Amino acid sequence: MPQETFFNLPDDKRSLIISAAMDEFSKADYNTASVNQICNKSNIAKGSFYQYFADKLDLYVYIMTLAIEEKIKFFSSVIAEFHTLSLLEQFRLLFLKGVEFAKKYPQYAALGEQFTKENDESVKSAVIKEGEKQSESLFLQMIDNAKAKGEIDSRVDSLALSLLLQSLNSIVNKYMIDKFGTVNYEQNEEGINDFVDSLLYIIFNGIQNKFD
Amino acid sequence: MPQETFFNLPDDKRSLIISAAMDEFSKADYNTASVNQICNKSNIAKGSFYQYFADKLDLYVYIMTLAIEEKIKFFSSVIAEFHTLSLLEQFRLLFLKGVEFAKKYPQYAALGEQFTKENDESVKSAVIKEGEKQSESLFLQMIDNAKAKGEIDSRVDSLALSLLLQSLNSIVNKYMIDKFGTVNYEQNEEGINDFVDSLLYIIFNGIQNKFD
DNA sequence: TGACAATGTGACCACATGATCATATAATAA
DNA sequence: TTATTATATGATCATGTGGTCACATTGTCA
Repeated sequence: MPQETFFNLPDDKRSLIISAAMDEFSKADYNTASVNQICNKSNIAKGSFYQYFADKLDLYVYIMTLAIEEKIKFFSSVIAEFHTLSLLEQFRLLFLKGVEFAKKYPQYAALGEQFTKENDESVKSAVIKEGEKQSESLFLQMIDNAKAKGEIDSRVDSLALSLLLQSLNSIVNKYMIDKFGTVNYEQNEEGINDFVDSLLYIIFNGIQNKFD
Repeated sequence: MPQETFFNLPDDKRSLIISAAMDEFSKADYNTASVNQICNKSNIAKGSFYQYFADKLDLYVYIMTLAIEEKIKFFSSVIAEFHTLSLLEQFRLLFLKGVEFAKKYPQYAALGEQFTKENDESVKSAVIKEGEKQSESLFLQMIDNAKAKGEIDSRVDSLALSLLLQSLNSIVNKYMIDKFGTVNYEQNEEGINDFVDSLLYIIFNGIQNKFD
């Protein structure tokens, strides 16, 4: 956690530092991201930085915590209305909400995308203080719940499905890169929604021609 | 491409350099991977390194070329017998062959896994001289072919399915990390095969309970 | 043997990194 | 005003980076 000094800072200065850090950490992995660059971008002296943060990792964990908190807050409303929906509607809502989140907070989304690429295990485990892995268990919970209700074919492997669903986010990113050359949730909103539906169609109905 | 000097080297020395480089580039991204470390590991002087390679990128592209060549050679036999197989059998063979490849050449597989994480666009495009993207077009080809034969439900979006299939490789990796804590194709070969079948089951049949 | 080319070598360069610290400045309180 | 505390600063440190280069070593042919 940052020092008290950091939180005593005027709001604009503090948020300038935060956004500079988010910018840096979303463009490069932890090792490549540069404290110097963050200082330059936010116009603070090197010495000041180390008065606010114990070290680089301290800042990184703090930034990631902000992103995770924001994401949880954003998704909490979705989870609340889950019990009224079918499994397809649940998944659909979840992914569309994910797209919406990335559109509203592209910086946070890029941060998460970068985090999935992170190689340094000690850095990863410093961020995961049970914060991140919950998305996996959320899927497993939904799956088992739906299985109990008979919504899912019992022959489906829960773990396989869970991992498949987790990867759908980055698949949507790849789709955008393939289509527009860059990750941009602003343009072609409709196309993205259709693509999400295409993916869910495959997962729910399979690809095999039924001849029925 | 490396200098002629490099290829004049005694075989054991040359392959020592190659394996040292593969080791380094499979453990860290391009930026973090260190020329110094590669020199130390392979017991050559810094000066020698730069007599063999124009620069760091020259070596990296060379190493990746080796990996891609090996992979193509490994998979060529598979493609040859495709026409005798159904789509499910084709996919199944493709992924099991992928698992086999990763087991036989874990270094190459790790190299590829690392490459997918690469941030530096100039480094990526230096490797992709149309060499890499072919896996995507292979899937698209298979899909359209199967659609023409009526094997695939025509409502399935080809691009969505293609991207889904591309991600299955890393999903298998995630499965192993989830199960064994590390990417290791040696142990539990049977379990991995079963998992591949679970994934293919979902993709072919969907998850929805049919009540039929 | 001597001459010439091919290889090997590690000190060295400029630069960037994360982090430190003595000092300067500002803010507050007596 | 003075004393005290909180904050800002950038030169400096040790270390690592990719890359260079003058020189030493080796191999080859006459």
